[in-house]
Amino acid sequence: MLDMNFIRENPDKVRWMLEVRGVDADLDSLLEWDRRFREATTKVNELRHRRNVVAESIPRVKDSEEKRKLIEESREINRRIKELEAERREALRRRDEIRLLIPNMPRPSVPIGKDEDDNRVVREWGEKPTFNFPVKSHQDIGEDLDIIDFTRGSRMAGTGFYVLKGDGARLERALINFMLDLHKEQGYIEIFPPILVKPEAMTGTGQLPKFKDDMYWCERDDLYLIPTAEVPVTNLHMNEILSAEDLPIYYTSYTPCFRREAGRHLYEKGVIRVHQFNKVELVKFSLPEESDEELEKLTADAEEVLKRLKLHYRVVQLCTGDLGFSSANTYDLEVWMPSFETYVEVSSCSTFTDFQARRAKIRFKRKAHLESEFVHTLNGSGVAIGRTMAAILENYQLEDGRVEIPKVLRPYMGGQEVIEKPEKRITLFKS
RNA sequence: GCUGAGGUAGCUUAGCCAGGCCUAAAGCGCCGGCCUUGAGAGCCGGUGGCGCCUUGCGCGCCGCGGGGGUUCAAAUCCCCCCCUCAGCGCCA
Repeated sequence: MLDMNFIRENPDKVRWMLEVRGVDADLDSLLEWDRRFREATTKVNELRHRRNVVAESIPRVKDSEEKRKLIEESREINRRIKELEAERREALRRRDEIRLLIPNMPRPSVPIGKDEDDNRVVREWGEKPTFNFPVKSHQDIGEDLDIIDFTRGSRMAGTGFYVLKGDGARLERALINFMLDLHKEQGYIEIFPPILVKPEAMTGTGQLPKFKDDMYWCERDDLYLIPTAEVPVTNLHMNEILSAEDLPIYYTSYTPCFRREAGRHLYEKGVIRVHQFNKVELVKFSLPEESDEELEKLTADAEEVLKRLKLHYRVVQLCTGDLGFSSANTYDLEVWMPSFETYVEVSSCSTFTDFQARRAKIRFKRKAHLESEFVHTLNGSGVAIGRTMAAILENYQLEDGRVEIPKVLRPYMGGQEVIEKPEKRITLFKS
């Protein structure tokens, strides 16, 4: 959420932002409701003042006739306040209804552009692997090695769910542990948060109200399954005032993530777009003046995962038209997928400046006597597990169908070096 | 899930039963000033949000977990919800 004073004083900047993001929001109505809200606020304040003066004088008045008159006046004022107050609240409600749908202001470095074609490739690391045999997709590899079971996953939970088995499940677990250990080295504190959270938390990080349909909701308890650890970890400090000397704070968190992907086409088969996936997340709380630099460092920390796994990737800075709702600047990490012959996003590292902090009321003080200010929040995947596993299966595949295990993961898999076809497969009964 | 006790400013606490000089007191922390060679102590003042304009060392409103209600008047009385703690129940 943008600062109301900023919107009021810089309507042209906000209008420009909506333009370059390609977002349609009714800024004129917002400003009009704001004007009406402030007008009504002033009137209500004047009436309340009069009422307070009258109410205060009543116990001092001895004459009962005069007292009766004052009480009557007070009652009349209350009637008028009630009317005006209704107007005031309606104007505020309408104003903030629109304001909650206004996206964040991009940082100056963000390229102007319409869609993903205008994103800027910032850097590349490593080289595309070459194969002297026909490459297989991670779906086929997963099924051939009997480590990913799409059929049984969707049978019990529907499309968009899959089951990991044997070395597949172990590899997933190895990736989680490898990433968490790496991020601990990099100075992040590990968090294991609630996976279900209240609507306030979802509003704090910006998922609500705009993306309600993209999330799983438990109606009975009014709780939402988290779409990313960003939600519970950022809200760790909601409604708090932190000390400047504690900033920046670095957190890392492994959680499952749940996304309905409403109205979106799910890939026929595969782990790229699914309803449930695992992710290790990085979250930072920083001083406003340090957040741009912290984003660069956070991105580098996420990149380190891919470097150690020796996976070819590139870093892309999103243009204004492709930037997420709450983000002020985003770098996507995209890993090379041989079977797709393209890059797939495994991480999205963003700074939200004070946008989330204002919603979630995460503040800090530099000195006890100074005003509290909003912190800057940042986060990025470090990185998405399922997609990374897919990238490993494809990039590390061998001609004989086996898959080599990246060296850094071997200690997490009891020293195992390759994933082989299982000796035994659980098959259906055949007569 | 039940019962009880709680939630007050950056923090710690009083006020609540008996509604009204409550302008929410006090302490701590922090900032400024006085004093001092300097520091400390001491003393004085400041230290939440919003709105308004004559932008003044201004005026007003709001603010006591959140939301309603009663009343001329609510931190205080009533109702609903959230959270914390203790005990009981249930349970991986």
